[in-house]
Amino acid sequence: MSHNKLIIILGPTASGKSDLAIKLAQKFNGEIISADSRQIYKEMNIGTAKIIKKEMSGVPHYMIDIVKPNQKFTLAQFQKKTIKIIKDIQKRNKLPLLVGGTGLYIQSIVDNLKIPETKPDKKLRNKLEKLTNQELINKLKKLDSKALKIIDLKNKRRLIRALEICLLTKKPFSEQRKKNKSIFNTLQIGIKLNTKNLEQKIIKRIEKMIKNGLIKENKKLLKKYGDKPYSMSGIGYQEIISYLNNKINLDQAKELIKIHTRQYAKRQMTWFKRDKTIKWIKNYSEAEKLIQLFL
RNA sequence: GCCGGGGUAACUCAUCGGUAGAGUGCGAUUCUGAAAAAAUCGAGGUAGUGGGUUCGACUCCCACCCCCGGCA
Repeated sequence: MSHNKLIIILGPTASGKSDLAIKLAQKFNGEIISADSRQIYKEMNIGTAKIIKKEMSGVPHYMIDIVKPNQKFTLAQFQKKTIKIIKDIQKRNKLPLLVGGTGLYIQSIVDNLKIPETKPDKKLRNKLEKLTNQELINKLKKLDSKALKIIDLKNKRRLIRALEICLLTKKPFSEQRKKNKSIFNTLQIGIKLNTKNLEQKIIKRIEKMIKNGLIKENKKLLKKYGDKPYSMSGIGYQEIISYLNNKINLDQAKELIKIHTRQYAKRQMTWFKRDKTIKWIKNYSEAEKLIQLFL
């Protein structure tokens, strides 16, 4: 059966995506691709709630442990690699399941985003960082006045990226940000939990992380990479680092992890809410039915 | 009991004669090579209690209650 079907399993952090995905993969002869911007990093296992070998139950997993914590990783890299992997899985007549909580990463696959062909240029960014938003807007106006209408003019990061694209490609930013034709036939399944339920899962997960050695993992990473790498800013790392630096006590660190995780989950839901094609489910059997219909 | 510091938004604190602001949290939103990031908007306060001075008090005065530190 030659096909280009792709199943997406998404939802907020701690909602049980991995468990569901494993079961579905076993049922439908599937393989799993992670869409998680933090599980990309090697050696960051406990804090990112990365699945362990044993839990994979023999189901192949991809896009986990891709780069070292002190290396950069970006959306475009994710997109390129992931598309290749999905195609390969399909070629072998298996069902690809893209599973994760990083909305933009998922969208880059589902909508086949055409990402402007310019790598981040750190030097240029640092230079532009020193300017005010108004100065950046003035510059951008000269290079690409249309861009002013499509980006958030109060968001410096967006202004800088738009300028970076104009300057390095010599073409207007506003003409480079598009959606290509979809590659895959997708079914998006979202796990929906009520707030209370999710909150409890989050608390449980944090306790488990501490028990499983989150502090030790942080110490190891700190020793090896320091606290500068971007990867060390993730939830479960920045807070424990503050604790290890005696800025806060362990209870405060745990409380902060809880708050940050809850906020993150909410942001994820805000993102997913916009996509009306997502089918929201409450349990495994609903997911199974949807997939059966889809295939 | 005495001396000092304090009681202002859910929390930590600004304001100190013309009825209050910030950061954090909370709610909503945006999102194309940093996305566990970044940005925007919003809801929250009869200023410990009671009295007095004043045209006017969160701000000055008095009493009381509570918290923190020191002395006893």
